Amino acid sequence: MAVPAPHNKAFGQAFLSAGLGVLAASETYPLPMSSSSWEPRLVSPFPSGLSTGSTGAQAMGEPTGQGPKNPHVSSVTVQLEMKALWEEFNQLGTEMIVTKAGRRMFPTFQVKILGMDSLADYALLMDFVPLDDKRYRCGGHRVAHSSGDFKSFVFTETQFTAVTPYQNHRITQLKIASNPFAKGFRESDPDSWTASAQPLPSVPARSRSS
Amino acid sequence: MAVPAPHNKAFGQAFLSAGLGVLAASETYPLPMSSSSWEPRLVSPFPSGLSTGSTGAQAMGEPTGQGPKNPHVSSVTVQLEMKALWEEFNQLGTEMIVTKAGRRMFPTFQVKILGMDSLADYALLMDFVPLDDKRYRCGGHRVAHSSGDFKSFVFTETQFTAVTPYQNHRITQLKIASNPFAKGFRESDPDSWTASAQPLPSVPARSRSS
DNA sequence: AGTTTGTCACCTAGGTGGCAAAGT
DNA sequence: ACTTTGCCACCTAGGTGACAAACT
Repeated sequence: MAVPAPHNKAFGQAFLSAGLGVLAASETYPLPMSSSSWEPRLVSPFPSGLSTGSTGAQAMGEPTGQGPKNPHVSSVTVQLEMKALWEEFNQLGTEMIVTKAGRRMFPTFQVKILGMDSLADYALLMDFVPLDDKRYRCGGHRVAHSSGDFKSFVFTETQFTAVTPYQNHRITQLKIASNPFAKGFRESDPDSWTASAQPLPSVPARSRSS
Repeated sequence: MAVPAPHNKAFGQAFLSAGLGVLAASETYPLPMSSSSWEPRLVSPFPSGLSTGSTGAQAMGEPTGQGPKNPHVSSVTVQLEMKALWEEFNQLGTEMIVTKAGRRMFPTFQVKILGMDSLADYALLMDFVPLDDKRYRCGGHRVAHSSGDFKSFVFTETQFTAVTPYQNHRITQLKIASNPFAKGFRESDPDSWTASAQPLPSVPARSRSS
């Protein structure tokens, strides 16, 4: 499904995947028990590279590594919300725009956490896993924990490429079609974008103030 | 400046004052060094009573109690932002609406913190001090600290009465005049509200959808 | 007697992609 | 070659007080 890059513009790249960790800890994070969403802002410079690697992580809900020994943690399961939408993007090759001021992700990384003990305290961590072996400028400060009280989940459907302008017009159209904030751009036929790289039909500059 | 209560409605009352504490602690709260604002939501039931007491706390920026021994804390000064606006409200008797879902304060409790050591870690606390001796249902869980590492500031200008509907129309008009979110109500002459308790000039039900 | 809920018009705040121009 | 900035129209989200009705 190779689509020609419509603009001859930026191509800063980095295939990443969003992951979630759960561990028992001494600190309390008041969170809704049913569903939680993270809205990290994607800030440039973002870890970038050019290779198109892919993780070997298991599919949704499957923890990496051996099971934790702490029963409060071992019983926890995490489900990705909007899984169908994530997969739809992933089939086209999800792109996320990064800006200096920071940019929301869309789709949003939102999960449902099941199997928690309502009397226990948990700590939740969310991070980005670089899919290539390029330098990861943002971090390396992973918290060290005993293997018994930690359980992490990787969702390969959420992998994406960090870009400045969009590269694939079908991604743009899918964002416009599925993101409520981009409703204002829902007019033209989505199919007219898949083959050609023509500029927009020159919307005739609607009434401006003054 | 006694103004008759225009509605014969609620009068759930409680005179409070917002305060700010600063203490050196082991935890880091990433905050802008220059100015910070708190947006606690005022939730009913709110500590209520009927007496119109007043605190004996010092004016703005003056810490209560003896000075702390920790130099990182003793050098700290706190300034109330929008002091003139707070005083304007306070002269009329500030009212804050409380609702079950929680309601923003206006004016916002916003302060500028000066004299912090950029290398040290601080913890900031903000709470409400009841001005009457009625039961304070929300709390009593004040953190105990050694007297040396704590410094608290009380701003008497920020005292207010918790209400469900507004009691003083001049407060309502001042909120409308000064809160950007209430711009939609800026039309009528403010002075026409000070004396009478007449209902609104019956805005003739502007065009409704359907 | 007081609170809660709902609806209303109007506003702020800020998230969308597009585009052109300037910056690096 | 790529990033940043600024502007645009259009949208979501939610903060305002007013008011009426229902609730407790």
